[in-house]
Amino acid sequence: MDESAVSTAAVPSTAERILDAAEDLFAAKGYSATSLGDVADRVGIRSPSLYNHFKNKEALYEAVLERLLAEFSGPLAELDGGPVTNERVFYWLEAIVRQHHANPNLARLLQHAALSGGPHTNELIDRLFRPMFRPDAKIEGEGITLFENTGLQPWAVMAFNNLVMSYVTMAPMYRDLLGQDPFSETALENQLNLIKVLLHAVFEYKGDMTEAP
Amino acid sequence: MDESAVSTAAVPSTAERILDAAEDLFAAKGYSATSLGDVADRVGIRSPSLYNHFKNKEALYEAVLERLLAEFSGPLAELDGGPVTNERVFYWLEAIVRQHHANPNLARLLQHAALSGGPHTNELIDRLFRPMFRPDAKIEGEGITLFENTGLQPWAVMAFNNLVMSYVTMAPMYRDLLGQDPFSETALENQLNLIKVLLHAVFEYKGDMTEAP
DNA sequence: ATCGGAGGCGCGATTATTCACATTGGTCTT
DNA sequence: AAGACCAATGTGAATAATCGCGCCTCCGAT
Repeated sequence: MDESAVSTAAVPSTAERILDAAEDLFAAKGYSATSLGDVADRVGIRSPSLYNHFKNKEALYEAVLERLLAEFSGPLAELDGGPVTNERVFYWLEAIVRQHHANPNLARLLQHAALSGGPHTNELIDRLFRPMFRPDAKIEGEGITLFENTGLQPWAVMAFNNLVMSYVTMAPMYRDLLGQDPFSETALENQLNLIKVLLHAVFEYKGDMTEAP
Repeated sequence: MDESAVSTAAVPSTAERILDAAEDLFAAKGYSATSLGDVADRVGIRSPSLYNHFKNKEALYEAVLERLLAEFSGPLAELDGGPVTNERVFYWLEAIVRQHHANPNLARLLQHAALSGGPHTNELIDRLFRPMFRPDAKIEGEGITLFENTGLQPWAVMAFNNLVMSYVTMAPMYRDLLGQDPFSETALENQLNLIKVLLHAVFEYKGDMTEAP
């Protein structure tokens, strides 16, 4: 009765293969610049056959988004509860970075959505980022009154998020410039080290930032 | 002979108005998703008339790029020569941030190019960023052996650049979340403060970063 | 009168989408 | 076991819209 008695990893269904292809293409070219013909070509079928699995282009896009959101929901929600310490924030960031490293498509898709809109953009943003800005999720360590009393905290969260996501979306630009594959294992370690340094530096920062520029 | 004897800001020529419209649209939707019909509509003419001013779509795109590069070449090249101190780096970053704030289109266009390619992408990247990674442009202050002896320095440059550019490209996402216009004057001050803090923090950071995660 | 610049028209390619149809696999009936 | 049935899934052809782009005409300012 099993699809395969040898391996537990079943052969992907056509719908899944369509999702895989569509995810890559939507992430690379955005919603409107992606043609269903391209998607079908990658799967190895004709474009009308796509309509046996998805109602239309927009429904396919929604399905891609849904799968990506589910994939990233775990690490993103992992900071709920407990004290927000330097260490915990870093491990949280590390998990997110590794997730984006393993699948860069969400960041790319999100960047396209932020730039050009596209269907369900507002809902997408809400579901991903609203939890990060809930008032009860404030960073309240010991040394870091830094952001709180200056109103910078949400912007700091935004900055670190940008740091992580733009590493993915800008990566192609740096492949040549840095002479290294941004998605290699050593590059990942480099990025993690850098984030760690920035985070430690910010957590330990005691300087005055009220002086006028 | 002058276009206007009354005001030094002459009424923009049709070619310039086409460039303005095309810049906005290319920046918002990317190269292939932008139609010449949309451009013509914004200008208020029919799309065939565009060909009286530009050879084809690609030439129009090149012209947009050229104008943007010229607009940003000033601040970007301003760090050449002299010691690279904390203060100088910050004022350099501040100039760039203000430039992107005044015209966000270059960052958006660059992000599209990084994600989807498009004509002349490699040349574009080279002309903008190659100078930032010239070996003679190393950051060699006093306190900051931080990046040099760990090989992180180019990645740090990349990170701060990402910070600046993704503020622009991700801005639409944060408009709702933060309840503030990211391009307002106070938001600009916020971003500058945050960058200042990060930069100071990194410059003053004396921690150990050789420990294994 | 000349000529740059705008519009009208239309070709060929590509797009998303629909439809009629062929083929498959499995299930139910006999 | 054999044949009838059906749902799932593929195909090619066709449609309407939109795209980039070239050709030609005409108008208005110099």
